[in-house]
Amino acid sequence: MADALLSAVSTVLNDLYGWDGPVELQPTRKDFEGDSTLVVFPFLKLSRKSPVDTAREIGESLQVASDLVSSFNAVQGFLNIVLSTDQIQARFDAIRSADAWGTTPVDPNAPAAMVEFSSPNTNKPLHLGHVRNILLGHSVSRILEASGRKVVQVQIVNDRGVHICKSMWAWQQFGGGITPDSAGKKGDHLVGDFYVRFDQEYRSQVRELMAQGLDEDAAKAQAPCMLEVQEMLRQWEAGDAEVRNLWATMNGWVYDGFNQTYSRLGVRFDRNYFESDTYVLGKQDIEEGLARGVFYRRDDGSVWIDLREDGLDEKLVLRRDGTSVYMTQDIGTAIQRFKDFSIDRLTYVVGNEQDYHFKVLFLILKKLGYAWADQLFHLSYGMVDLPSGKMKSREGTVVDADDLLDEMESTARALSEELGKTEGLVDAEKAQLYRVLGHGALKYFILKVDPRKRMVFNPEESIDFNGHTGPFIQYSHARIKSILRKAEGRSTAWDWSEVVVDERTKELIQTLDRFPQAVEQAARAYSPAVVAQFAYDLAKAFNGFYQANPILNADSEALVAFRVELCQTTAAALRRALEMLGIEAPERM
RNA sequence: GCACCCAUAGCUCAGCUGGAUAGAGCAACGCACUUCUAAUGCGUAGGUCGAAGGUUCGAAUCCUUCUGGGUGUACCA
Repeated sequence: MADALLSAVSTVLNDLYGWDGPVELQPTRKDFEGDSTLVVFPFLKLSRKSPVDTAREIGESLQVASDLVSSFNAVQGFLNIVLSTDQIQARFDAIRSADAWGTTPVDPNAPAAMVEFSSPNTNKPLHLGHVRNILLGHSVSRILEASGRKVVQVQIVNDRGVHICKSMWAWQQFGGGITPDSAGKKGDHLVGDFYVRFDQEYRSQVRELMAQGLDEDAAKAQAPCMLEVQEMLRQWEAGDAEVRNLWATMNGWVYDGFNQTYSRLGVRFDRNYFESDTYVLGKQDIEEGLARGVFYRRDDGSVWIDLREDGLDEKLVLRRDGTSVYMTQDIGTAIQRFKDFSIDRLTYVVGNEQDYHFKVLFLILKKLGYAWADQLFHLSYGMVDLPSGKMKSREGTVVDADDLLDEMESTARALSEELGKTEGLVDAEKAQLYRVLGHGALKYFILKVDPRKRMVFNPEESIDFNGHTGPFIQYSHARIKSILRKAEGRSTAWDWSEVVVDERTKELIQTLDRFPQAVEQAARAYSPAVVAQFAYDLAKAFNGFYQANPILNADSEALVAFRVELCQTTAAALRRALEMLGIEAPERM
């Protein structure tokens, strides 16, 4: 891209001042004339001239030395370079002849990048928090692919423990043999209902015990339903057939429900890891680390690592009875994954309440000597809050993922009908359109925000479909497609000599030109927000172009052909960028 | 207590490794559809970038302190 210009500038700086340090160019600000800007302050000491004179001196040499530069202007310490039209033309030639502009073909022989996301518990349905997680994980995976990486998507399912036993217990007590089929309900919701039912029962038992004179802690510890659940967990661990059966059945219901939601969101996993399998992992690794002095054993038999020199604390990795903790499991699972797959990096999409955990985990793996430890990344994201505060499942203030998707779809329908956009579509096409638009709005709404920031979601105010939104970009795409349909059969021949490149056209080409850098930056930072911003910029640049230039009614057939090709290239780029966000681009809307 | 994260327009957010007069969208007001889809475009208005110091030719960006909000600091996961 501007590499040619960059090297020309470097050469000039070297000739003039003997400068051999790094040189950076930035896009010229809108209010100034020019395409690319060099900040000259760093060279003042060498030039021994004023900022303006230095800028002029560099500009003049540059103009002589390179035919990329048509003119320049110097404002204070800024040298604004105007690229020659040849250069703009060369850029568009490169863009249109590329196979899939913006993306790098995946190298099938290189190691893959693994992305872990979603990772739900099996006692309740997915909610808005999971939605942010899932969208981030899916989008980061698509972005890594677009940057040339093979990607392995995994989730770790938290399928064992006291939480699922609570649902199981309540189902036994109150379920009367009900199943998702007989209830006509998604399995994850059904199981979630029993989880809530357990909690009600538990609280009422605690209240009763307290009425009998027990204090709160004692009441909580002695509530019969809790004791039974704990017994159930012991039976599970002992491999009791009946308990295991019920556990497998109810988890199966939940997976069916999850899979429906995943497929609605367009998400899949290459491998599911189950905690009921992975919780035994890690102990061996701890033993080995112990032998090598990475860990130490205390008098009581528990095993620890001392991370105080690294600014962290001491951390337990094996209990005194030799059983493992969360950290143990995560150490073992990470190591296992690098054995299971040919990968060289692993990204965890997990909420920021686990920042410390992952800091410790990565450090331990590094101390254990794994080279890939440097390629572990915690994509830490903030909570999604409601205006009323945190979502609490027990208080029923969670925004359910399926409900949310339903609502987005019906909002999309209301809007489409109001705008009269549904004429000539059959019902199936309409439903598909509402789905694509509703989901597009939701996905963009979530992904455009820096993951680190906590975000507020107000269910009362529906998510926007105008402005800086998914549907805005989808609309730009659909409008182009409409033009392209009408352009069918027209001549596609054009030559640069027959074409005018006005400001808007130039801006559109320059925006397209940024696509690969945007993808690269997004991949480097694991940040869908970068791609989201780019897609918006591109749609905006197109709309400006569209507004200023007639396409099918342009002055000459050659100009029509050129603009149609520019449209085509833009639509393809928009589609690809949206794809990286997990958003579909409709042909019409 | 200690550690980490966040704070930019009324609201929701951009601002990459320090660069020019801090940008979008929503909401408000005004303009533009007999012309390729107005879910659009153009304009007006809106800012002590939480506060105070510091480094620098130059700071929303880097450093220090403080304030406010969040999270973590379990032989839970």
